[in-house]
Amino acid sequence: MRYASVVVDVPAKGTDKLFDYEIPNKFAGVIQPGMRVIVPFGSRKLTGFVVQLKNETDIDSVKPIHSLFDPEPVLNHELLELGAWLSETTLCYKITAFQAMLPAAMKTRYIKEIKPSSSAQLENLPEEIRTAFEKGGPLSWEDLPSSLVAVVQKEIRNGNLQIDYRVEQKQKKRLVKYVKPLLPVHELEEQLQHLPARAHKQKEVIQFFIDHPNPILLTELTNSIQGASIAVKALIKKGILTEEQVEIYRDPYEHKQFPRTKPLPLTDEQKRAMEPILDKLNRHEHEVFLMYGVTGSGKTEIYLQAIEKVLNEGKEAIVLVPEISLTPQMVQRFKSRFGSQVAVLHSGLSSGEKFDEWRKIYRKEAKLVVGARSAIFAPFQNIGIIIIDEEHETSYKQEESPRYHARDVAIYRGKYHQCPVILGSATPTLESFARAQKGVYTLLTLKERVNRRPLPEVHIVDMREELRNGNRSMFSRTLFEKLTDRLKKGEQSVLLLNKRGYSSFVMCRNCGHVIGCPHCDISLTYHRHGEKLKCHYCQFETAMPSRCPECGSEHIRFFGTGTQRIEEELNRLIPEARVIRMDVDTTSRKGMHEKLLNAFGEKKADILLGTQMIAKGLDFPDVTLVGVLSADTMLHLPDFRSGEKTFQLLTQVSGRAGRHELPGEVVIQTYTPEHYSIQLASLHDFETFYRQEMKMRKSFAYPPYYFLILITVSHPNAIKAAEVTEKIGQYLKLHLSNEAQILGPVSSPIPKMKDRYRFQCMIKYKREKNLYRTLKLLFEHYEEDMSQTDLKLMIDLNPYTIL
DNA sequence: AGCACGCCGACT
DNA sequence: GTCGGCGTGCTC
Repeated sequence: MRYASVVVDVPAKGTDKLFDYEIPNKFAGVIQPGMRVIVPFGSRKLTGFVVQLKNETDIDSVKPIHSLFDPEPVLNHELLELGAWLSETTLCYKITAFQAMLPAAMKTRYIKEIKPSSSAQLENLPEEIRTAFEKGGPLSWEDLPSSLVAVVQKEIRNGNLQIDYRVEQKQKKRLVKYVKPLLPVHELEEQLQHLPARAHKQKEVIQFFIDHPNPILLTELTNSIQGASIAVKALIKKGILTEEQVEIYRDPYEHKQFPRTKPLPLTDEQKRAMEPILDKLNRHEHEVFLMYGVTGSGKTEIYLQAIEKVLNEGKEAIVLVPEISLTPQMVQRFKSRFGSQVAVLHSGLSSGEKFDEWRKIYRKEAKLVVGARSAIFAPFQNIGIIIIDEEHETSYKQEESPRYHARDVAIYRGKYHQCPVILGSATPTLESFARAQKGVYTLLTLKERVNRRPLPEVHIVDMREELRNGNRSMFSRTLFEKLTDRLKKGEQSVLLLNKRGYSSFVMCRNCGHVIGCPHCDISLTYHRHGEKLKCHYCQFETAMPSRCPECGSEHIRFFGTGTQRIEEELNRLIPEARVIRMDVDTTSRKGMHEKLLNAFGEKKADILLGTQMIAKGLDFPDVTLVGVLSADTMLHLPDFRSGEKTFQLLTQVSGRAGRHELPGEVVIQTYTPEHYSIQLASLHDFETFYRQEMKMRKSFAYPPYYFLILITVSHPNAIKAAEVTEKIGQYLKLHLSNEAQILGPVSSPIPKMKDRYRFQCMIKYKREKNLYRTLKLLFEHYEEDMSQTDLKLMIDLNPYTIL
């Protein structure tokens, strides 16, 4: 093959295509699709992904590939195709899709350096530049003092200096030096005699190797013999020792012990769920399973046993978990069962550690990856099963380009490898549950907890009642009593303040009425500027009322309280209680999260107070009370999924209480106790919630009945941004079917970002034959504007948060 | 993206 | 007549 088509490392509209390069003879047969190469591009050098080889090209002036960047392909055939599919279905650049599949450490760095050209006469160069070169090697363009820029440019023109473009990978492999003797012990003893008398250090080193003739880490040697490195160098020169560079992995779990566990006996219910999975595994067929099982029903054990079967057949497995740095227990369970076959990928690792875990997978040293969203791109060749745990978690959707959902990628890969995909959750997304109801996915249900412990009793407290009774505090009397009771018994409590988002809704403290949009079934957002209430979905806005439109009370105001204020109030009310507060402020430093949780686990505190982050994966035997301070904050966010998210959160947090011997209790404080999300969560009744919520989704044309697309337009000029958004809406009305609804334009929930004004419009559609084409044409239509006037268009297909 | 090319005003 | 400012368009 004479030519290679390359996707070049420039994420831009004009370069989002294939560039053909000639394959020089020296690389013939070496260059393969999926490899990264360094290619000349204009006057620079860039990396690019080879996507295909061919013998013909339409380009008259093809340049040759400069060099290889990887010795072997980093993307296999499947991942190359997956990248193309990703860029098509999420409307991102090809290069962006490819890069998303590799660890960030493998991104390339471009270094621009100045060096004297080969023909240059150094003595002709100006003094200041010459001295700069004498100090050492080429000068980096970035560090060049501004005083020298003009001179350097002049000398480049004169041909005395030239610019060198270098390409490097951000993260290097970690190498360590091993030293070992080249000679057998008796010859070493002989050498000892021949050394000069004053070479004490060298003698000492040789003696060391006589005693321990095995290879040793250079650093370990210098630990036992101070200053040995110079002596070692001399001995290597003499041919007595030799050194060897060995590549090592940075192992984040190096010092942790994982006692081995064996498969547990399955309950009848677990066996029944396991059967169809095993059947598909045996037939090597693809199928998506939705495993809907209450908290504690033993989903993980089913995952483990299915994986065991897959690994025994010599195949690989991917397990996605929401964010495992938060749940070390999860890693523990997999490592304990499968040992060193497990690679772990999550955001708590450094980029170097992620790189090393990736390479373990790439080299087939790991057969199972447990990781967050991006682990779905693990470079396996022979996948036997893919599992997505806590399927409903929003973190599976990437919010930057490529805006993919890990579930979609999992199903793509599952089809490719003809293997089962398991989605597991106690509170599945409506999308997945609806698909299971329709038979698109196979539903597996686990209704019983493994240890037969009952689900905790949930009390709903009406905070309006509290106010009427003169209690203006954040703590209801019920919660206060139960907290002091636990304190007396020496048991622990968890308090959750679910405060998400910055936008505040307006609520009447007297009757609990929340002011909503008459067109969207979404609460209105308070805007301090102009004292207005606005809908983030449609154009509706209204003035901030001074009295509640329902009951006429003056106790109407916007909501939003911080954990800090609650901690203060807690200290005032129960001064003897020891409180650990967990929020963004107290956990921003690395390791703090685990440290605080460990402290709580060691019973160094009575109450754990925190935001969302404490809802997941906590498992402490002495926690017998969970309090949700205000269930409403999330319920009234201007997001059609707020009911679903509230139900999920309440169900999840309820699962934190009474997991072991002691029975648990949950107190949910709310101003809207009658809301079905809260009522049904307290009854642990997902299925009724599902039916109720589906009715709402149907009548307001939301997913899963309709698909959504969110288009965000940004421009430094607010009027321009609004105008373009308006035009885009009209364009779409023209080109999409009558079935599609186009809402907006409205100001984006973050109306101004980085000095750019943002407007958005939303499309609701059922089926659109030419959807991708229409959206691509839309991009092209505004191309001129985009480059000329600094306009930016963002399209999110199936957005998760509209906030 | 980033770089060359090209056209304009300001200065030696 | 040259230097350097930024708008425009291309990169196999």
